[in-house]
Amino acid sequence: MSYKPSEQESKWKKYWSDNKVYKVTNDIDKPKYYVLSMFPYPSGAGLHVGHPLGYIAADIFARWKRQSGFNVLHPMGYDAFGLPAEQYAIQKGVHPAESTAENTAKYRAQLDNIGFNYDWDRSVNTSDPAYYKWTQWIFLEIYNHYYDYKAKTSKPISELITLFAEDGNINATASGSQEDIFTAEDWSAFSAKQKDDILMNYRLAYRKTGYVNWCEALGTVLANDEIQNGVSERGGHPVEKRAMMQWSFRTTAFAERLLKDLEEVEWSDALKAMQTNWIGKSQGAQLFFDIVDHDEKIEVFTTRPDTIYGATYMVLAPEHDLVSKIATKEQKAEIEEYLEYTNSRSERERISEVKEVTGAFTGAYAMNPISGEKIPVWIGEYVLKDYGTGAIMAVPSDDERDHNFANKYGLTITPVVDQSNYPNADRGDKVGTMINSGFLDGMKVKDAIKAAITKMVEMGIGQRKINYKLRDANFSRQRYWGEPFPIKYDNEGVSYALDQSELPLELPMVTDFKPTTDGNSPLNRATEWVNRDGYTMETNTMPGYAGSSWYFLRYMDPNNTEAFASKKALDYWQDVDLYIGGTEHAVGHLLYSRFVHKFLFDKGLVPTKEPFKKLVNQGMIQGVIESLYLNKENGEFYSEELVENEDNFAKINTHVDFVTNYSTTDSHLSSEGIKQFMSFRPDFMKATFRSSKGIMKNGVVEGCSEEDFKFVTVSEVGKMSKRYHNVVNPDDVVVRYGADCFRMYEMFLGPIEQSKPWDTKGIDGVYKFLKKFWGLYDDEIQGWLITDTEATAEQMKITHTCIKKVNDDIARFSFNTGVSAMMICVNKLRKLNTTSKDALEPLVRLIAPFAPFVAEELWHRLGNESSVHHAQFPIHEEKYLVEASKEYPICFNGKKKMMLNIASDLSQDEVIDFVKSNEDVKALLGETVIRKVIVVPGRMVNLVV
RNA sequence: GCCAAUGUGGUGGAAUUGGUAGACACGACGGACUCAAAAUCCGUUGCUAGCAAUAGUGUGAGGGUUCGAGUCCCUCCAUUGGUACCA
Repeated sequence: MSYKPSEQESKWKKYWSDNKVYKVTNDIDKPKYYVLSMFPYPSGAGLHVGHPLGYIAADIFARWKRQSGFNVLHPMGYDAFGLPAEQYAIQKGVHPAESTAENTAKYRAQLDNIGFNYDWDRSVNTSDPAYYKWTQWIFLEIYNHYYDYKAKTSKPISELITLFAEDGNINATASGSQEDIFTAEDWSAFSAKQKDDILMNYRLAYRKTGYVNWCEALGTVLANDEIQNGVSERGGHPVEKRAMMQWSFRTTAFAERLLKDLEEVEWSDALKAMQTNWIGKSQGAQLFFDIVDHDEKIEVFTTRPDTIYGATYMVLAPEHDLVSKIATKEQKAEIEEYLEYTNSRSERERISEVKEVTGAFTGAYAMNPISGEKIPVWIGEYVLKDYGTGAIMAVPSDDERDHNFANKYGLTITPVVDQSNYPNADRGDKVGTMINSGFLDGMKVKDAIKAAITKMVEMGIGQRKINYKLRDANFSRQRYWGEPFPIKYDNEGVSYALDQSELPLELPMVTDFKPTTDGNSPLNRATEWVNRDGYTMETNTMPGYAGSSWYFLRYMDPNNTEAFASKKALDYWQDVDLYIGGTEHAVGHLLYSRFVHKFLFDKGLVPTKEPFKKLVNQGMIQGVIESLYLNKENGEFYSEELVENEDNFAKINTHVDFVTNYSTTDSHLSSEGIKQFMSFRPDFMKATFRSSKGIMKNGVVEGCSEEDFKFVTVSEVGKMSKRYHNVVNPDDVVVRYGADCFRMYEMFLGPIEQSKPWDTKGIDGVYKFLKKFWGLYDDEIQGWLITDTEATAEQMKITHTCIKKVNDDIARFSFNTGVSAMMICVNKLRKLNTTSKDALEPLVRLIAPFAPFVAEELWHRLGNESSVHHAQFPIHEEKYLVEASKEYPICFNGKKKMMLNIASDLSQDEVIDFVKSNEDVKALLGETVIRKVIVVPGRMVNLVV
């Protein structure tokens, strides 16, 4: 019979499910292997063709490991809390719980369609109270601990309280932001609120003032991502910074361990570099500057204490606490105006602006503690509140941005490093000789850094310090659809943890998901839930990464009601051996997971320091984003060919379904497409669409016929996402070609790490391959072909070459070349009319991880009773691969000139003699003399002439 | 701006450790089968010149190291991801 994927696939899907073929037990006899794909956020758009790329790779790897004798854990679940569900609720009035349930069901069906070997009995959902009970439990554990930087471990906060009662905080070795020293007497005299505030300065999960992007018009907090050019992406409303009490994780306490333990994991150098740079360790000095006529000091961190004599002014972050205190009467108006400006700027805008720096003078002066000079104190947006101390000593001679700033505002620039011996050095490079710098004059920069710190310590104005770019992770969201904090407050505002017996603290039902008018979280609307027993509940919710920071542990023991996972399960499964997911999570998710995991390790709750041993980043399958140019001045749409200066235009995204010749250079909207666009974006119902062909207004075309009208759209490669309306559903591909073909095609597209735009151009080739593969075993006319005849040496060599290559390729995650090796093998065996079972049977087991359905069908037809997915994966036998001779390229100076057949058993010298004495080589050489011969065994021969 | 990745035929890509550039596939072209089409099968296909053998050239651009560079180093350009409340 012929290859019929649709019939065979539904049959085996049922068989696998009925027979629990993919059931995983905590089986201690076999070696374990844990393969994990980053779980998806179930968005309303459904799973798109980009998601399965990494899932298929993980699935193939997991199947290969199981067939190779491992007990493989390969689970899947849903990261189900998040912003999109909430926005959908605001727009459409559907409760997030409802839309999330719908979406997860849809995802499940789509995943099942692709034939993954998940044990669904182990699935998790972060928005399920049975799951988030443990997210809340972990939060409380973190809340109830502090970090002892001397012992380098997390310890119960109760121990710190005991210490305070006995000894105050003078000898505490706890990481934190507590600045004032207090005694045991002070401690016992403090009110409950004061004690709570002090403990917050030490807890690993704590509250502090943070800034959010508040959009008054939309009545909500916005992510940086939702802001474009300083206004909200939706509607273009103004956005301002607003201070609010925010929960944070004290990730900075773990900075050194997060950095150092990267050495232990098998991640790509690129990914480690990203994490390393994110943590951003730098060594330097902490310095204090006196302010003229004020008691306060300005604390700065600098990596260049050697340049202290060049510090001719200071810059504070606009949000710095001292700004309002030190600004003079004369400068107040200017400062306020400037603050208004920075308040409207996103952090990203503030950092990326390098050429055009801005600032304002506070009117106050500080004293340079070394040179003794009086220097002006400015504020400037390029200094960030959360980085370092939120203040810098500006050295315009040796820092690019300081230099631009000083030039713009006419501030003094004193050169302190002579770089004339280093013509290629940039401003700020740590090379050169100190000048104009008192006791540092004549020193090399590196020596001057050390000497300056020594001096500063002596003078008592500063000390050596290590600074991290890493900030404590903001853990609060003024949103509805997230885990509630298991925290309550009394009337004094003192925080209390809920008792474990009160967990899970379930999210209350509300119908309005917007924050209340004062900007407080939507949970404030659930007044009964908020006020209980004289206490007020915390109404912020946890961020998206709360649930995803530990889900990999829950899969080990997903239904445990006594613990997040049993010790037995944790001891068996240990950690994730292979983690596959996108680079977009390179810092966020991976860093938070590592933080939580390390905390649990400190508590002895997990057996390993790091959660993910090996990590592979799959590339993104991108979509093409199609948009229309909108003239900002007259509000009319312009076809691409009419646009000369892009700056005058905004890009309005359109659904790709309306676009003719989508994703080509000729992508455009026809008059019909424009009509679809107008009903898709009713706010543009009355808009005018100009193109070189004609004008379309109110749905009527002028200047040409309706058929001729053509409005060219802008095509850009980018994320495949609902927000860009360019999602391609894998189901459509599976219906047409089958899951096996879809799986192999996604693998065949290219290297797993590489991003590429989705297109189906080559899928026919993979489909043809599967038909040919099937045709080796079963022919439409001749029927079943497999015989017991002995395979020829040539046939066995082909099969075993392929087995070797596929094993190698899976092991190094090169799935595309694995598929191509199988194609080569099938083409060759077909040419030889191979029917021998010896040569063909191993190939069924070989293809099983890639094409599980067709493999299962053929496996059973070959007379096997159990599933091919538990059959031994083939291993090549060396005896079939030996070759007597090989074609060698003969190169002159590295350029290939001819081929020579050389016996494999010749020594290097024999090869040289053989080549030199060859008549064709002599003829090619003519008069030229061979100076040297290089033989690369198995590769090539190079004659240097 | 900063951090990271990527750039090879008309297209997706291969070349695993510095050793035959373009495997495998798509597309295109030519042919077989057919009344015809689809499907299938066979052949050609980096570019330039040539009837051809062949020669030259060729891995984003420019330089360098090497017997030999897609691969290593330097500078630059373009694209993509991240940039702390999208997940």
